[in-house]
Amino acid sequence: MPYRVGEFAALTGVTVRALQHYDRLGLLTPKRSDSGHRIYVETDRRRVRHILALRAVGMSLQRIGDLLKGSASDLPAALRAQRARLEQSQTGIEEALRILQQATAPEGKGDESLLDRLAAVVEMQDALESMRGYFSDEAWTKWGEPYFHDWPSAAWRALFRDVEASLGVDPGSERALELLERSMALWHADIGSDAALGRAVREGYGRAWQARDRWPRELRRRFREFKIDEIGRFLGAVQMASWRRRGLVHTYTTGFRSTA
Amino acid sequence: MPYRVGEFAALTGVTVRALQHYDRLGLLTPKRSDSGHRIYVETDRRRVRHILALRAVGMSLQRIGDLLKGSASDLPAALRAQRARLEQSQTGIEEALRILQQATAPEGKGDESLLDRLAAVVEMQDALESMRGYFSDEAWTKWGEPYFHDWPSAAWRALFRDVEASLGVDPGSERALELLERSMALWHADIGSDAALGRAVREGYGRAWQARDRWPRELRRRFREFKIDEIGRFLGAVQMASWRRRGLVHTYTTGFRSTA
DNA sequence: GTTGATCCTGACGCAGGGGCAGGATCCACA
DNA sequence: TGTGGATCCTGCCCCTGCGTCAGGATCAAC
Repeated sequence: MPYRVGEFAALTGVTVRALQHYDRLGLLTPKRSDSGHRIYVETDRRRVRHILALRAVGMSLQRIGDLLKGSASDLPAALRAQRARLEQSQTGIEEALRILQQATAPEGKGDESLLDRLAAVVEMQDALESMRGYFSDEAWTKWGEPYFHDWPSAAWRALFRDVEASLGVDPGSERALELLERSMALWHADIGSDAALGRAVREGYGRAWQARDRWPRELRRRFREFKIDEIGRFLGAVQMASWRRRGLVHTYTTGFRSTA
Repeated sequence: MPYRVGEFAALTGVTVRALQHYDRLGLLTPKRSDSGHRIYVETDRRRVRHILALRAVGMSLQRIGDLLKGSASDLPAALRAQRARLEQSQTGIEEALRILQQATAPEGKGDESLLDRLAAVVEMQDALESMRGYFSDEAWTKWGEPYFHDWPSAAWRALFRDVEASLGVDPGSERALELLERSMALWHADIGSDAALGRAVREGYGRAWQARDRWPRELRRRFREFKIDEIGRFLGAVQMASWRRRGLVHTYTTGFRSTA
């Protein structure tokens, strides 16, 4: 029982134009009559059901063609890959929804327009996304994301301000030591007692800091608020002075590298 | 401080080609130098941040243009609409993932190929989707979806077969009454004692049945397995005979309409 | 033979740009 | 003042998955 395109289209629920399209792409090439009209037969129905099935899970016609033309031996792999693609676009949509939710949250609407709020949230998400690459997955979920989300926290911010005000102070002084101890207390409050996590976070931070000239603008802007380089150098010197006083290091070049 | 396209592109993270595209679409039309080169100024940065923000939540450049050109008074509405669109495509992706999951589930792989399994699942989902429109939301979630998913259940299937075998029997006979009571027991097992739900389900089923010639093929194929019309008419006649025997109705035309 | 329905191919359009080509400009240096 | 390399301009074709004509050929029935 041969069908002409119109019949076959009505039969399968596909439009005539789509069938012609599949023909041109080589997805489904029916026989032709002497005058060139397409002639679909019973086996083509199974073929079109396969095409529709793969299309329904979001596969491109290109890949569908490759799958149906070649052997179907790697079909399971193709389906797994398709699942991965779908999950990826799913997280993309979820992120867009989070952005919308955050931007339209009713808090603090007064000082800037909705568009500016939205832009700020988007740039923040970009910044977070680009930072994630520098950290191990565990370090990021346990520390990076909640930490960077509104970096720096009020406590760190206060500490940075105080350190900046004391940059000229002797690293061996009482005041300097106090600042160092405040920073270590904050670090412990963030990380807890997990030594491996602390190491992972430090490594991630190091990698991120190395690449700080490739950061997105929003992130650079945030870090420009404080003289992070000098703060890090100062706290490093204080640490060093403390170690030396306790006889743990002997020269300036042993066991210590500036954070910058 | 005016910028040329290259600078501005580097500054904003947008490609030169995209900036030219936005210009042509009227999204961001910078000034031009005498020779025709684009000259971006400080205020254009805010504009491009707005464009990127709206694009990041998936809005089309067309709508972005309409929003930025007209007043921003309906921006909240546009964002709500965008959220709805995102949620819609989210459910689409979720459905595709469900399809993939069902088709690649390890059960019963032997009798048909993976592609045929996938096609069957897709067609089933289409059928369910088209049925949902006939039912109220509550009736669908509480009854329609679990019921149609593998319609008919084994118990109904057995009942239908038995009714078909007894279509010639006297509607007032013992055997006919037994079949009617089985059907009412099954109905109660499905619906429970919620009278409003039962009414909603009956209405939805009625609407669906009215439009049964527009059903997708898969659904029609399933229903063709039994002579639903005659089964419904027969059970209706049995019900009627039972009522008449108990003196609840007096004529053939009172208070009863065939299900068909 | 005619006529209305169906079918063919090819071109253009959609969104959001990427890539390339051919030509014009700009900027610094000699 | 010239010149060379970097930058910029426009326009065209490419991608996906078809929809939508347009102009012409073919089919099926009377």
